[in-house]
Amino acid sequence: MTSDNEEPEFDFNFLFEYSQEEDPARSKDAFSYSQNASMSLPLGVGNPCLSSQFHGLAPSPVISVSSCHQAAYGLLEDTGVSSYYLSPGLRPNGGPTLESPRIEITAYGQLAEDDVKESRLPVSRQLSSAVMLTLPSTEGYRDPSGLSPASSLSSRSCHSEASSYESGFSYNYDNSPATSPWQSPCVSPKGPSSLASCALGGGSPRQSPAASPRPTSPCGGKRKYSFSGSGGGAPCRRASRSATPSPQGSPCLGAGDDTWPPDTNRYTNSAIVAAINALSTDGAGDISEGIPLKARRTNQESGPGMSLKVESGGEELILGETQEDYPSPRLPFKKENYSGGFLDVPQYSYSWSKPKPFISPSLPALDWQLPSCSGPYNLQIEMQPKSHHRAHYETEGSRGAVKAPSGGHPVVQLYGYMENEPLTLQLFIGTADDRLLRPHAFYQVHRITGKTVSTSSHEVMQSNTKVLEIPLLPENNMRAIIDCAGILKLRNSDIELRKGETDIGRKNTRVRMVFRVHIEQASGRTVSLQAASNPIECSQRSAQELPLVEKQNVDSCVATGGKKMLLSGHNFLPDSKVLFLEKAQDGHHIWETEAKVEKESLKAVSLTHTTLVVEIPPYHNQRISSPSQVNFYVCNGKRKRSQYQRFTYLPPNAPMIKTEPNDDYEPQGVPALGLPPRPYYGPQGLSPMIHADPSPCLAGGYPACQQRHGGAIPPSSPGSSPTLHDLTPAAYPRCLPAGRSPDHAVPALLPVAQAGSPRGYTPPLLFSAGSPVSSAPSPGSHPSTPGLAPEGPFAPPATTLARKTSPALLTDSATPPALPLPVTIKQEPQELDQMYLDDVNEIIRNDLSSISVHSHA
DNA sequence: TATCTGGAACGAGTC
DNA sequence: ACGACTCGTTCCAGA
Repeated sequence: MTSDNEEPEFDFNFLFEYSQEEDPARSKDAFSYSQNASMSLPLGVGNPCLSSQFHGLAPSPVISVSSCHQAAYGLLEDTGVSSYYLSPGLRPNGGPTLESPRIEITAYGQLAEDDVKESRLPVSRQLSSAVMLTLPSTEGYRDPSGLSPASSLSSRSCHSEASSYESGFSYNYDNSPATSPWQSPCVSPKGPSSLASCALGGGSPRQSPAASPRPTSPCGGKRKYSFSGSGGGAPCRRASRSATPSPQGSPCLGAGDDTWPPDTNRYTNSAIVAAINALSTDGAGDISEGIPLKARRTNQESGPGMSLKVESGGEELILGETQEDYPSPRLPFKKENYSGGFLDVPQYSYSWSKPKPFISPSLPALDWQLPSCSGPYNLQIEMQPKSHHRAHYETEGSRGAVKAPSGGHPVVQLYGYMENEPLTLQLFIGTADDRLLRPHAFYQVHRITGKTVSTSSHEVMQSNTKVLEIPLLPENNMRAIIDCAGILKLRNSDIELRKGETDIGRKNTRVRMVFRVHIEQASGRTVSLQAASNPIECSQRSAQELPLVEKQNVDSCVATGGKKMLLSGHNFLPDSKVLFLEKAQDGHHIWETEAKVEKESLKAVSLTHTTLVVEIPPYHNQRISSPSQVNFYVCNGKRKRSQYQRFTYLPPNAPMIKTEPNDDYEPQGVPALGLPPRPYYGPQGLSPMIHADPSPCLAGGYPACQQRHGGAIPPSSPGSSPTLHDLTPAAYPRCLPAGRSPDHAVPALLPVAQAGSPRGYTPPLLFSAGSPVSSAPSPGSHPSTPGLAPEGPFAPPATTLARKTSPALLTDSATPPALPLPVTIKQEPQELDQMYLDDVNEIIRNDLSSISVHSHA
């Protein structure tokens, strides 16, 4: 391969370096944080959360957090949640970092920072006032590295024109000027140009052999019957058929849709968010990671198109690319020019002589973890999407909108909002693994239009993630039917070649629909809520073959076993096996046994939905004195396993722990089985989430939240899950003190370099403490989480339910640092096909060893 | 005709 | 080394 393979190492090296040494230049200019001050925050040296999640760059929003369940968080609210928010400004080692001032977003030449900061208008309106903001080019849809010139001589280049995805992606060749598409006539910021140039020549740098270590596209001659057998053959031929339902033409993702409510800001919101992202997310890795100046971009993720003019007040890090690639950066904003204009991003300087006015990101980046409810507000997915939705490739036509099990479409509603201002519901495709929820690298939301689509929407790019913006109108009771969202699959080869991308596409086919809404309150604060759907299996093959456990009616049993457990899910076969296992912290299997399956119990509830009854096997240790967490999975054969489901063995004679269902979702067609536990969703079976110790929060948290909604919250019902807590596994940071669940296995896995992600992994907000998880990731399990601190300033993990009442993200520049929230350790995915992951882990371990050596060298 | 869908072929990679 | 298997991606064809 190419240097891509070394990417993680590169990034991590920087990360480690910074965590080990002080940068005088930085510290001296640090806003006001001193080493000590930083250390006092719950993100100390060695804290994996900090290093991995807050390695980002300084500009971090000052965010206060409120809880919709005061009681549950009362004790925690004074410890520093805000610290988390501020933490991005912290150095990985918790030391001083770049200034972490309040950042004001100011439209270039338009909005004064005060306008934004002090506006009392609802977000939508407020943002609308920034209409004049020039918007980001959507040209950069695909991450630069993703579109590596190397990627494939195939269809890719030709696709660009036809595919909304391609055309929208950005090319961020951060540090590879030589291969930068920006220098290529093919990579014009403008879609059309790009098209033209591409068409012109196969000689485009994008196809440069030098930069193209691997032609991967099957089009590159794989198919004997493919068009001319040349790389672009098939794709080009099928270009017209390519996924470009958007009438606007993909090159301009943001191109609006005429049905968009006139009073709903169409672009500004996204533009600002994008800009914010550039600040808080994309840039995150820049400074702290010490990326060479030349390689730095102010908006790595969003690509050239997304930049926000801010008052950096300091010397700017001028990124040639930005300058050069956008000769006419400040075009007036209008939808037709959506791809033409852009917002300048604050140019960070490593040394500020003084605190300077800053543009503050007021909205969270896509990979920040947000709660689904806060105060009176509650964002709910009333109708969950089907568990399977075959995503379409760029080379295919759309495969339609994601549907609900009933045949309808997912429905999302915001409760507790009584204003008359329309809001914007954002939708993007997120991951469904056990890690923090974040935009999925291999899938993008795809806008569906047509007669059958009743919901208007428009696309915008936020970082490298396509976001669908859907109006939430008061007249519709703040309810939206999501019939306008499909899912686009990006070629693994494209994404994996992205600089810094370490996620693996293979078998990483589960996603979640992630909905967000930002509510501007009278106080000037913005409440950001997020709800993620149940996991959706997107591959044709997996959907047809992999067993999927959606429900289990029992989640615990005394160690003696013998109890019957009803499983509900998909692809259960007569010869399906159910295996229980326990893993050690290092991932090794401690115990595994096959449960007795009552074959005669196999019943097809619907075409694909089946139920199965198994007899819970006795635990290997009948004398346990405390609950023991194990997992089980359904196996249809070699490599055809469901994700892990968690199960708890209780000490004999111990009272049963009734686990609150954290997902009220009842799949259509499945009778109320009273299946409480929620499966561990995640690609290929992720690690189980360990239920936290039963605590007061468990019982009180969620209800409290709902109560606050008063009558606004409808009773939960099947199919209408008030728990958008599907963020579940992924939503919680893995920052718990190690040893929480010593008996729980925590295999390291997925070599996902959040730190080095080209998409800019933003420090996740440590909201609730929903602590379904409790084990600490094994050191080295993740490149970005080296040296997990065994102990931390974190509050004890709350409970699963507590998560439901997690405070929302409030953005308020005026609000002082806030409150601490219980933080939990998020477990690493446990199984992405364990064999496969085991291999990956080995590789990671090796890499880490190597990195470690380098960083200490 | 264009789009949506289900199915399956092809080929690279893995076992 | 080789064949079987797995899986991503593309193409076909019917609705």
